[in-house]
Amino acid sequence: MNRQSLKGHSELLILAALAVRPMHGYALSEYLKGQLPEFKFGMGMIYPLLHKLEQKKYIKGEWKQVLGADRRVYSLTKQGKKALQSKRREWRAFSSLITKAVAQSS
Amino acid sequence: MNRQSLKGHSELLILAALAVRPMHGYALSEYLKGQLPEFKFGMGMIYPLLHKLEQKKYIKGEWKQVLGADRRVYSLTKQGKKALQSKRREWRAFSSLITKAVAQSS
DNA sequence: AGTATTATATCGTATTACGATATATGGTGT
DNA sequence: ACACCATATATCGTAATACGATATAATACT
Repeated sequence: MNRQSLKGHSELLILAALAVRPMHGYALSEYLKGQLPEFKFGMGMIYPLLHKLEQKKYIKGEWKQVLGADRRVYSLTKQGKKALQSKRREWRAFSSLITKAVAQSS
Repeated sequence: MNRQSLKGHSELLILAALAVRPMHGYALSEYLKGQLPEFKFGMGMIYPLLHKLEQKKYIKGEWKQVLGADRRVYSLTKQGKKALQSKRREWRAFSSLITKAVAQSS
């Protein structure tokens, strides 16, 4: 899949994933790779996005003991849940627009 | 609509528009604004993209007299038609993946 | 002990959308 | 004739973003 096609939608994917369950960065990457094997979701994308989402207060990270090791586990805030709903709506509007625009006339 | 959400899909939109009918840059911009008022499609995006698509041989530009003025009219090449079909397929695959990934479980 | 996997983090680069700007021409109004 | 505006082509710079590369360290496996 195109390197660029994900652009602008990765925040939505991360919020949707964290809505399923709180996760730390590495687990999130594995989860997304499992859900969408067509994309990369390397650490170079995940961590900066998590930090950005935390700055925006959409998620909050907490150091927790997971299997005997310190892991930074991220979960949605109230604002994050709202943002997710709004981004979901935006996605649906966007995708239906593009689908209509590229629909084959013949 | 988000500034970035279009990323990676503008080539598809331009190819789809030129499949409807050959157009010059300005007319293409007006056409796309009419189809998708939510986005900008300023000249700073259209012309570089047209040049890029011409370099890729997906479209070809020809100087033509349109209403008494020289206009650079672009039309799809054979390769461009193939590329459009492939990009259409990619879009459908991409959008169904994302839609599935962000589907509300509750 | 040594290697692989897990895990967090940052940097640099390429791509892309898009605003700003330059420039020129045709049409319309006065 | 002149001003003004819409049309038209083009380029530049900037910001946002995905992502590869790299650094570092702890845990698990052999």
